[in-house]
Amino acid sequence: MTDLFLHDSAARTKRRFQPIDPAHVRMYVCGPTVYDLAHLGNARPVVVFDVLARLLRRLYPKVTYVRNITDVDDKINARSRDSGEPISAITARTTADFHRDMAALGALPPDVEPRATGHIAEMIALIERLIANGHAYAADGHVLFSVPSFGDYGKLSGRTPDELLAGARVDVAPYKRDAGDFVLWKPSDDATPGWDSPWGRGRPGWHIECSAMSWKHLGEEFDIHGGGHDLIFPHHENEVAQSVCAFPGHAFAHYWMHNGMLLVDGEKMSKSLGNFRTVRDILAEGPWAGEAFRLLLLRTHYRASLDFTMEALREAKAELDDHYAMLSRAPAAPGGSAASHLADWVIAPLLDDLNTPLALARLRDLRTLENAVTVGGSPAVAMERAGLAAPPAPGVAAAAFREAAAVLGVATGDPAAWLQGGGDDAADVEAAIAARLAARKAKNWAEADRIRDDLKAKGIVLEDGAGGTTWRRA
RNA sequence: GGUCCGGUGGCCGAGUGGUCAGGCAAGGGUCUGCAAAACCCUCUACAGCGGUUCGAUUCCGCUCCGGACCUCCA
Repeated sequence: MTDLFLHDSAARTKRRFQPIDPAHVRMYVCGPTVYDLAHLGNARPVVVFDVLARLLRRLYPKVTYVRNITDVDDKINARSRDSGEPISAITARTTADFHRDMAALGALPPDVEPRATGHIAEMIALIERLIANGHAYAADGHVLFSVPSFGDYGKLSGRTPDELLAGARVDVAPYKRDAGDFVLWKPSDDATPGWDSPWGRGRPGWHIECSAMSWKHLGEEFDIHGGGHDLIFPHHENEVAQSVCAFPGHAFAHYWMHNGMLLVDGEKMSKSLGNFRTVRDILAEGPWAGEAFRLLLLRTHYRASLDFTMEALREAKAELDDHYAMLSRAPAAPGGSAASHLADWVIAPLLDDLNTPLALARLRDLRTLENAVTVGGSPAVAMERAGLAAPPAPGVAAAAFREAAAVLGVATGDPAAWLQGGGDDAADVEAAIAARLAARKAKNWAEADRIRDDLKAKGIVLEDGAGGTTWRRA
C-alpha cells in the first residue's frame, strides 16, 4: 500500500498523512447535539468518517476514534421548555435513537463517545488555563475568549477578524470587550441546567466542550479533526483558538477534514430551513434502506455537495441487489494473495483523499470479474482495468470484493438475507420452484410460466442458472 | 456586500495538458423452451467567451449559473 493523502482544510490542499505516532492514530469528529432525530445531513459525516476509521485501521496498528455527544445545549433546553419533557429524558432518548440510526447505516461505533456533561470539570480547567494565559476574561457572569489575544484567529477558516465582523448577523453583547469574542461559560438561571464554577453557577458555551473532550481523550495534539463543512466557522475556528491558547506550543489537530453539505432540492438541509428529512424517514422505506443510503452517500466524493433524491436511493438499492446476487452465487474461495492484490486495487483510491466513487467503480469491476467466471461472459474489460493478465479463479474476485467492501462498509451483509429476507414464505417458494421444475421436465411450458408469473405477482423473481433455479425478492 | 467551492453526455458521477472512467436509463446482441440473470456492443460529454500552449475538459482571466460560510447548523 502506498501513502495516504488527505485534503486538509487548514492548508486548503491535499497533504500526505503523517501520523504523530504511527503506532497510534487519533481522530476526533464532531458528533450530534441530542435534541432531535438525526437528519440525512447528520448522517454524512458519520458515514464518511466511519470509512476513514476503517481505512486507518487497515493501515495502522491502533486507531482511537472519538466522536462526542453534545448533551448540554440551549436547543435542548428550549426543547424541554416547549415539550415539558425532562432534559435527561430528551438526551437519553435522542442518543439511543442516534445509535440505532447510525447502526442501520452500517457505521461502527467510535472507540470513545464522550458526553459533554461528563466533562464539565475539564471545561472549567481549560477555561481557567485560558484566563491564566491572558486569553479569556470574566465579565458579567460570563467568561469570554478574547479573539484579539490570538494572532492566528481566522487562519483555519481563511478570514481576518475584520472580515468576520463585516457580515456579522448578531448584535454584540455589551459585556464583550471585542465584538468577535465568544462565550466560554455563561450563567444559568434556576430553570436552566448549571454547574458550580469559579464564575458562579453556569453552563459551557458551545465550543469549549470539543476542546475539553479531545484533550481528555486524545491529548493536546492529535492527528485528524473532522466534521461538517459548516462547522469550520465559528465552531472549529474557536476550538483551535481555545486549544492552542490553552496549550501553547501544541498544534491541536494536524489535519482538518470537512465533508460537503447534503442538499435536498438543491438547498442545504437544515433545521432552520425546515426542509430536513430524518434518517428514520429513509429507514422506513424498507430493510434495505439504511445500507442503500450509506452507499448513496459514498457514491459522491465526501467534499462535494450531494443533492439527495429518492431516485438515487433506489439506484443504490439496485446496485446492492446486484452485488449481493454476485456474492450469493460465487463459490467460496480462500483469500490468498491474488484476492488481496485485487482488494488493494479497489482500496487504492481511498488513499487519495477518500475517493469512494472510484473505489466503488472498481468494486463493480470485481463483481463483473466474478460474474464473468461464475455465470459466463467476458471478463476482458474488467481484467484490463484491474491489470490482470488472466481471469481470476472462481471465487477469488468475490473474496477480494468482500475484503474491499469491508473497508467501505458496503455489501457486507448476508446475501441470502438481503435477497430473500423479509418474508416467511420461503418454504412455499421452494415448493413452487420444485413444481415448476417438474413442469419444465415435462415440457409443460404453460404450467411452468404460470408458476413463475404467480410468484412474480408476489414479488418473487426466479432465475434459472446452470446450477439450478434461484429466487429473490424484487 | 465580503470570502470560498463548484458547473462533465438523458440522469448520477470519477479523472486527466495529448490513446478507457464507471453506473443508471435507452437501443441492439449472446445465452435461454420463453424469461430473468450474466456478459458483449452502441450512445463519446466536459457552462460561455478570451488567453497561454504544438495541443485545454484539464492551466490563467472574465462572464453567466448553482451552492456554502460570514457567531443556530453535519
